[in-house]
Amino acid sequence: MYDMSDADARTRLIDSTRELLWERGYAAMSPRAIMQRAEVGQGSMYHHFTGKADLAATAFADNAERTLAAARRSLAGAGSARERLIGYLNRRREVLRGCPVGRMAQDAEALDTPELAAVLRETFAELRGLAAAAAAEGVASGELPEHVDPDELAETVLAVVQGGYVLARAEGSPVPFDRAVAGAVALIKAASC
Amino acid sequence: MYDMSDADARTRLIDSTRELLWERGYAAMSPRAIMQRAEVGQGSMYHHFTGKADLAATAFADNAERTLAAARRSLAGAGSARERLIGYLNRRREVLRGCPVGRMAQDAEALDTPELAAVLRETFAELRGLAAAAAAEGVASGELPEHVDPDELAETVLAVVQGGYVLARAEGSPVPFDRAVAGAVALIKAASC
DNA sequence: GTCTATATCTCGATAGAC
DNA sequence: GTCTATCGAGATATAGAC
Repeated sequence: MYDMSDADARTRLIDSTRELLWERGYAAMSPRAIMQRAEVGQGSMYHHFTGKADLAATAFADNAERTLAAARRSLAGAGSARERLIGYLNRRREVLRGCPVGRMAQDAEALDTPELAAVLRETFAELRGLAAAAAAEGVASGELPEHVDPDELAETVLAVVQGGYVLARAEGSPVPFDRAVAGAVALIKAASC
Repeated sequence: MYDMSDADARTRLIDSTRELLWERGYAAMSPRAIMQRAEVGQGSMYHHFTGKADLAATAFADNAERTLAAARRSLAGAGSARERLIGYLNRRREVLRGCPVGRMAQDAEALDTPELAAVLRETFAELRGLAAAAAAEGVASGELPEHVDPDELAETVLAVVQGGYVLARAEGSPVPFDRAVAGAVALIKAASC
C-alpha cells in the first residue's frame, strides 16, 4: 500500500480515496473509511473537498491518468505495431485488484454521477484510440492481415483485458487472466499467417 | 421488468432480489429496496429468509442458473463446434444491463460472502468447461487450427464477452460490445485460414 | 405468515469553536 | 486547517402482537 505518512492532509485524502475507489468502488466507499485510512479528521476532509463526490472525482481522475500513462507506454511506445498490441496484452498487472477504471463501469451509483461517468467514458475513449492507432498501423505496414478492422481488433484487445480481470477476480486467481491473454495473442499471431 | 403480481411473497422476494443484484450488486442492495420492489412487508421477508445474505444467495444461484442455461443453448447446442463458439459470442444480450454473474466479481462484499463467491466460481467453471469442450471439438475436427489451445481460446471467448459488457456500460452504449465481439469472430475466422 | 414498533449502527453532511 | 457536536436518514435487523 502507498505510504502516506509524509504527505499533507489533502494528498493523503486523495491517495486513500484512490485506493478505496479501486478496492470497493464509489457506492461502497464511505467518507468515514476515507478519513480513517488517510488518518485525517472530518473537519479537514470537508475543508479540502465539498463532499464525497468531489473527492471521488479528483481521485478517480488521478487513477485514470495513471492507467492511461501505463497504456501509452505499451501502445505508443517502442516496437512494431503488432508487438505493441501484444505488449499491452502481456503487460504486468495487479490482476486480482482489477482495473481501477473498468471497475467503475460496474458501479451504478458512479455511472449516475456525471463527473465520474465522464472520466470513465473519456478514459476508455483514449485507450480505444491508442489501441486502434496501433492496429491501423499494423494493417498499413502489413504486420496484420489486410482484412482486419483496426477498430474491431482494438476493442477486442481492450475487452480481453477487462474481461480477464473479471474472470480472475471471480476465480480468486490470476490464471484466467493469463489464459485469456495467451489465447488472444495466439489468435493475433495465427491470423497474421 | 418481471411481473410479480401473481406470485407468492417468497417468489416475489427472490425475483426482486435477482433484479437488484443484477442492477446494483450485493453491497448496494438494501433489504428495504428488496421489500419495496417485491411489495412485501418486513415481517414476511424475515419469515422466509434469515436475512439479506440468505436471500441474496438464493437469488444469485437463480440468476446463475439462468445464465448457464442460455450459455448451454449456444455452446452445447446444434451446429459445428466453431459455429457454436461464434454463436455464443454473437448471442443476443441485454448488453447495458451487464452480466448478472460477472457483475458480482466486481463487488468486494460479495466476494467476501462465501456462499456468493462459491456460486460465482462454480458458474464460471461450468461456462469455461462448455466453451473449452467446444474449442477442443473444433480442434479435433480440424475446424480450428491444430496449434490452438482449447482452454486458452475458451477463456479468451469468455473474456471478450465479460470485457465487452464493461466497455459498453462505460460508454453507455452497446456498440463497444458488438465491436469487441466482431473483432473476436474475425480473428477466429482468420486464424482458421 | 404478516404486521408494527423499536433498536443500534452507519451514512454523509453541517455548524461553530479554536 | 482541524476539532467536536449534532443531525436526519437509511441499513439491517429483533420482538411481539395478530
